[in-house]
Amino acid sequence: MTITTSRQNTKKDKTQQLILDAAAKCFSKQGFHGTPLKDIAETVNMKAGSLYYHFSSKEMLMQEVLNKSVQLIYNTVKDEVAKLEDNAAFPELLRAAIRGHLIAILTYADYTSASIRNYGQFPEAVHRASQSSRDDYEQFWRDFFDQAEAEGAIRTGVDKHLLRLTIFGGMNWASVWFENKDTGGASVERIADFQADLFLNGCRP
Amino acid sequence: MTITTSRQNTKKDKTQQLILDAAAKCFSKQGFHGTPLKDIAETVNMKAGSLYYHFSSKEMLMQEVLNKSVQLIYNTVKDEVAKLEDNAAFPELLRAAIRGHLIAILTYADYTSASIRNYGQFPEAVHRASQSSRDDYEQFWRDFFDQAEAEGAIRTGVDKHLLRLTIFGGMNWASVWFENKDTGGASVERIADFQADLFLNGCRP
DNA sequence: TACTATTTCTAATACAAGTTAGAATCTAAC
DNA sequence: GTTAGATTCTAACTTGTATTAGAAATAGTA
Repeated sequence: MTITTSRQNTKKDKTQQLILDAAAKCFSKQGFHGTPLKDIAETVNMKAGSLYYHFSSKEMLMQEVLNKSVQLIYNTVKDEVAKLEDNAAFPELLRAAIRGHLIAILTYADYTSASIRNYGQFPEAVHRASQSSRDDYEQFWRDFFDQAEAEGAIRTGVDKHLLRLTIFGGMNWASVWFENKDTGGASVERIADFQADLFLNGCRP
Repeated sequence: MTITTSRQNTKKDKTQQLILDAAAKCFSKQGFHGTPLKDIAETVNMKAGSLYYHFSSKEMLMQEVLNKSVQLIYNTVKDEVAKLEDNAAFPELLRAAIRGHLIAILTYADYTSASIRNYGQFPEAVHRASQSSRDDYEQFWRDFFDQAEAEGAIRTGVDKHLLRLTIFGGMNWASVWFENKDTGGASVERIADFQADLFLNGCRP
């Protein structure tokens, strides 16, 4: 998977990545407004002022964290779906998409929960700068359910819009309660399988 | 439904409620750290300093918003469940519980999304002060699924823990995307019915 | 070693925010 | 209308924070 925000391997880029990682970690735990630049700087053994050599503002830092988060999720989902056979049926596709989304959310938890948990509070400029990437990802899921419906893979009368939003909720909420306890990724797979099964078949006997 | 935080009707209590409402609204939109007391004060046509006549600190204000939020949700859920016949079966009970949770979340959106969306960023003291109420509510759902399992109303092999967390995610996420457009509550019912149906039966034909 | 460019730090600026004490205003009862 | 109590405001204090300019240090190069 390619992360579009890291193109080179120069010393400078490496430091920028470290700062971005630190920002993601702080933002995810304390929120955007609750994180002083001092905290981010200390995480990378720097002084707050030094960050400005690499980033033009705190807002820009948040913007890049958010962008990277969307990229990570979308790319992971596409990767998981691409692993399937071309003629894979809807249940398999949904399982793969959910797996991808959850893997991304829980593996890159600093980035994704920094974005998910604080999204509502970002400055408007940050929202706008990530709008198109998020629209792309949303469209992916819209298309996905449109096609499933066309194939008759979804029960008639099921509201595709609510279906997408509810599935997103189930997945995204995992970023709130999941704590990575070095389970080696196994439990992420289990959560993904569970959720796919639940959304496909429900919990009734 | 009784809101335990408003016991009297004195002028002072009325003002305190107005302030609390304003705080909930601001916190839900801008987050705890992103909300200056000035904003809350302006919403009730006051100056920031005057708030201290009614509340001892910004943190306390957040604490009361959070407590009221938990109370509102739990009470609404209990009310909806209580409306059912005594011998109601699991699907009906789940539908009622989901309806209650969603009605609360979307009706008292200022309070609930102030709590849900910012929960991770609260000061530790605020967390502690609401722990027991939240534990109570969580226990309600645990008991609920325990009994459903005992009755054989849940497919064997379904992880009750993940089930509860996933359902919570689907519901709570609604506080992120739902915008009350004065639909008179009808759409809330529709969302509740949809989600109950999805979690019970899945989306497959 | 000396020179240059890169990177980080120091220190100051400017502003905003939580909090407080006391003055001012308002309300209601006599 | 006067007075006492309740409520809000004013004006300060303290602290913290984003940001910047220039000094210091570091690293790489000839």
